[in-house]
Amino acid sequence: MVKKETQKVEEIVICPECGNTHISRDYTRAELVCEGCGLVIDDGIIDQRPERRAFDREQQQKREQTGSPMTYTIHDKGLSTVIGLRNTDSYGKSIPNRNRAQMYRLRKWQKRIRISSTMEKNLTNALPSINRISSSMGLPRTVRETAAMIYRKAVLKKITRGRTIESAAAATLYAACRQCDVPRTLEEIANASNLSRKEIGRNYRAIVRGLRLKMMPPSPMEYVSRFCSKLKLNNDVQTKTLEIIKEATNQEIVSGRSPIGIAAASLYIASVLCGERRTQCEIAVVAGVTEVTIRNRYKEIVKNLDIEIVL
DNA sequence: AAGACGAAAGTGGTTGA
DNA sequence: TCAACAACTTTCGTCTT
Repeated sequence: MVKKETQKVEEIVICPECGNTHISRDYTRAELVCEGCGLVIDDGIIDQRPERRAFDREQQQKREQTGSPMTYTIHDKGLSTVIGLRNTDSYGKSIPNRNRAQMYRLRKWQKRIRISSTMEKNLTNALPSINRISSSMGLPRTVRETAAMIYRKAVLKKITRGRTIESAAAATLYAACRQCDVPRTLEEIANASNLSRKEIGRNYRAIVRGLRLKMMPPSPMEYVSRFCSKLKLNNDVQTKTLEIIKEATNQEIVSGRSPIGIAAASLYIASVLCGERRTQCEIAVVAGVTEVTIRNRYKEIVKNLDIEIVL
């Protein structure tokens, strides 16, 4: 039997960064996060949802809400003890034969624990890196959690071997951004982490392949609101850009091309059409592509969509 | 002088034999 | 595993506003 719980109507919030009205409320972390640009608008919101009361044991188990939220961004710093190889106890007395089997089992488990402790050591370095890069970029916590989870899996599969922790961390963060639909350009992560775009990209591909992550190419639309706000463009231009991208997608001139290039070119066209012109160079800097790419894409789009451009 | 344009050569990744 | 390839970048000279 399904009983619907009534919810209070939530007031509409607009993101100060990109003007987006798609704001998600994460009550377990008390955060108000813009789904468009990933900005954390408020990190102290109050849960206004109805109390979840339970009237019997079954309901209680279902509705249990206590306990701090689980997090992947903190590793366990537990100390581990080592069991020596000699068959003597701590006083140096020989261990009776009948207890040897037990000692053998203990050593076996000790080994297993040690494997996980090298992983913990790795995480001790990596997780602060992930946190540092993502907080300097203002990414929401959900992305960090995802990144930390991916990183753990990558370590277990030994994909991080032979890579620096910093670059592996940056790569998982890039992957996490895309999985959470808050895509950042490789360029942005490169700037925040002092690593080259090439290196992060290489590690990113290795991780995606190694973990068989299913990655969809991001839609050009995902970048528009952020680029617009960086260029101080108003909502009209943003709307126009999205229209152009939609049309371009229908005309199938999008596939195979970099979504960022499409977004940048559409933005350029929209800015000219709306009389809020930005130069190809300005947009190129913000989008992290060259003017040449913008030019090529924009020529194609203008040709295919029959748009008149007057410079 | 700044911005747009386009040619040409180089880079790094994907694909298919 | 390697060569062909498509997309993108870098660089640079020329044209336009």
